[in-house]
Amino acid sequence: MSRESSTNQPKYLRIAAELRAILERGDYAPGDRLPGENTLAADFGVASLTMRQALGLLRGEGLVGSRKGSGWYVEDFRPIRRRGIPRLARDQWGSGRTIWSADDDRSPDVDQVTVTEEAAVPQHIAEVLDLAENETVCVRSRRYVMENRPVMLAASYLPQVLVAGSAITEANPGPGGIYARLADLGHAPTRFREEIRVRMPSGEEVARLSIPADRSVIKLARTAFDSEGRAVEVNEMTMDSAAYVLDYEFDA
Amino acid sequence: MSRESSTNQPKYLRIAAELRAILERGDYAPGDRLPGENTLAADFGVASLTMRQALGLLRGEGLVGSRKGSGWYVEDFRPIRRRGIPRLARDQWGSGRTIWSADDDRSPDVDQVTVTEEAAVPQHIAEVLDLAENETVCVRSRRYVMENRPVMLAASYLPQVLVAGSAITEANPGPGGIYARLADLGHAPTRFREEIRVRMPSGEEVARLSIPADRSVIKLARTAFDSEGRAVEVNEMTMDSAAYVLDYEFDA
DNA sequence: CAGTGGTCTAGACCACCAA
DNA sequence: TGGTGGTCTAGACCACTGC
Repeated sequence: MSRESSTNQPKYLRIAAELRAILERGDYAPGDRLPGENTLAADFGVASLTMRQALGLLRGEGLVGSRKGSGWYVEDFRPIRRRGIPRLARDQWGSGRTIWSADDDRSPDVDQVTVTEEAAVPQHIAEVLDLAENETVCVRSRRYVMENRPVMLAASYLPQVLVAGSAITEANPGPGGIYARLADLGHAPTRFREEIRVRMPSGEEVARLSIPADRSVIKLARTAFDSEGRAVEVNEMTMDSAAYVLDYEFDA
Repeated sequence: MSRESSTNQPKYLRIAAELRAILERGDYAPGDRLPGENTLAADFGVASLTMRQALGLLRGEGLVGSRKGSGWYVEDFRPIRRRGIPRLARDQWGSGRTIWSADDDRSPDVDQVTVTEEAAVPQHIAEVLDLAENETVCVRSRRYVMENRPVMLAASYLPQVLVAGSAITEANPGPGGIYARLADLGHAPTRFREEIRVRMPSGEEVARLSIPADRSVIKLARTAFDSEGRAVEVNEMTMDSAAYVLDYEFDA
């Protein structure tokens, strides 16, 4: 029968909900391999494509992952907590309890580091940095990997005229990072804006982050302003949406 | 030929990228109807299911939408900008330029308002509010609709013992909202924590937000602390991820 | 080499929409 | 009533994994 069950929900949604409940009940341990999709399809009495549709939803959610030629596995990755406003006084608030559990203290590996001067600047970056016609930018690009899993891509854009000759144009910007170097140049960042949105990944992002095409990414654009209100850096980050919890604390 | 094109990308990714480029070039105006999926499939030389897979990616992204029995349309919704830290001094920074364009000044309609006392409190809420065994909470639930499109669900949880007898337990909490009433009760919020993560929607969220099952949602949990560091409210929001740009500004 | 997930096809039936 | 999107099926071929 292709009759939908009582609630009139499509099969793949019903099956996804059922599987989600099974996983959250803990029938499988993190890292465990699930039965193959053909076995599952037979168990649930649906075609394997329908089964895949349900599994795809859970994968988009980060609950399970698939390895081609191998099988489906229960995801065991603990999300990373990213503190957006790190400088505020340490909180004893509410005994530090948070809504979602996530790790704070792991530090990621960084690879795929490139520093280049670019003439072709994305329009939205050029506008925020208030670039003149044909002005070039210094682009610092890198990838963050946590426990062998790529979790974030980041690209910093700085006006080339501002940073030319400084260590910012080198792969290693020295102690304190590029913000310390900007301070040396008289443009210490004093204010930040972070803008967050969620999108589906591009083909390149799918490849570099090793995520499935149906997993969304968080785009976080951080603009740094110096004391005169000039935008001196735009850092555009692209995160695996299942890998992060973003955290902002502030006073009323 | 089912041979993949030069870059070895699957057809549906290549087609999605091609369509995305067409849309961003502006060949179709916002609100325009696209050719039907069978027509598109013939144009691109693929099966209609493959075409649907590509269209589904763009829909997850919020670029297009589909209406059953009618067709595919170019989405014309302008994202909403939500300022997370509204109280900081107005910014003249960078002439107020932002990375992504989004509207600031529309105000949404609110419906589906309920205020109830609940004994069954989700575990993660109970922990943050530091509830005793069997303690109940006041739950204020509502839905935000912008231009006839549901964009956010929100549910506030407050300890019932704290708010019993106050206007907080009524549908209309009076001028200044519940934060003013909390202040009246001697528990004015002085500090906030916002935690953000991205998930696939539940069946209920799909229904209440009228979003496709493959569109992710932003879960934003806002915890309010009073001057003694007590968590007095948790507001759990669920947003259509394509409808919002989140914005945080703060000093270094 | 057998089994697995990933992609793709052709075609079916349904619910919904618009004329 | 004809066209549209939404769901579902059965089956094909491929690339990859692990024995």
